[in-house]
Amino acid sequence: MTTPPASDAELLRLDHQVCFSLHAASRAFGGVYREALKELGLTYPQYLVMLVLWEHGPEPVKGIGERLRLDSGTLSPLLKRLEAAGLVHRERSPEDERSVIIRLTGAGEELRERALPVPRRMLAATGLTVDELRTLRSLLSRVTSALDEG
Amino acid sequence: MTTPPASDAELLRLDHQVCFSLHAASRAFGGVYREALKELGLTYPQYLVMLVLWEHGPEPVKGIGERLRLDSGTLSPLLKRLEAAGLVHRERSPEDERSVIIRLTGAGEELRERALPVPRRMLAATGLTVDELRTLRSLLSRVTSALDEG
DNA sequence: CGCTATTGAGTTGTGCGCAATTGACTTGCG
DNA sequence: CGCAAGTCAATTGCGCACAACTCAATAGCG
Repeated sequence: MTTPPASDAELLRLDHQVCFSLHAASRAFGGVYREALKELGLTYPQYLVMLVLWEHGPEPVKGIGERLRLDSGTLSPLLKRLEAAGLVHRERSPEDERSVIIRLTGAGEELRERALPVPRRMLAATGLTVDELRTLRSLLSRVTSALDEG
Repeated sequence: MTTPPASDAELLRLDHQVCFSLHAASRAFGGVYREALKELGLTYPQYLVMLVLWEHGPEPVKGIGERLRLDSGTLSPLLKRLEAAGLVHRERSPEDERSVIIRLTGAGEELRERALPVPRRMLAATGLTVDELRTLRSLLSRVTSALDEG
């Protein structure tokens, strides 16, 4: 594992390639998720919200936003669509009238069963080993943290 | 570098974490690029198109789409905005009237100078070493290739 | 040559992502 | 208590991404 040249020009090129790869990989994942989630009637961001609710139970909009790094401008219409699909229910918090609590409906709970095989399909589609996935996750987390500081 | 547990449940969890990290990292990059490109009046996808033109010269819409993995539904309005900003010019190809050639204007060429410091700023913002960037690029490329096959 | 299939751009409609703003509610300070 | 500052959700406006479609131009086959 040598680290030889790294000329100035190559560095800039490497940066472009990393950013572009990230952009492309993100969209490629989106495409595969689109397929896997089609029969559930969910988009990938909607699936992320459902994962939060399946794992943590009722959660205010702000809590979902913090977990997924999304703001109300994205979540409000998304949650309206999930509500229209009968998967979640929205209610004002009694102790803080500014807050809106998102809660799964029965249909929302039941959808979890049908969503169980999705991660395994994705895992297989990546073509990476477990070690590589761990490395990837670690690098991506560090990049995100670093970028969010600046 | 051991690879111990990897239980069934942990695998599924790992998948979620990788997909989410990818999504989050992609948006984090977008945010930093937004800052870096603001004074140039470009968005990140527009910057990608300009990079293609700066590097390869005049290119048909289809060629840009293949290099960036984008279709006409995304590129047509984006190129219209670049044209409105005076950075590119569009002309029908003489030998194939279906094809539209995108060519940089003088202003488009000149913008290259002002864009030069951008990659270095991004490189610094990631907080990764050159080796880590190479690993990341490699993993992301492989994932994208694998996903695009399925 | 003429007809069909394909290709390349563009348009439309839906949904995500983000900045900026609004408006209701809560907190905190004098 | 009363007012200013802060918080939370929602809305608006713009741009990207993608599917589905339209339309013109070309290629290919009989």
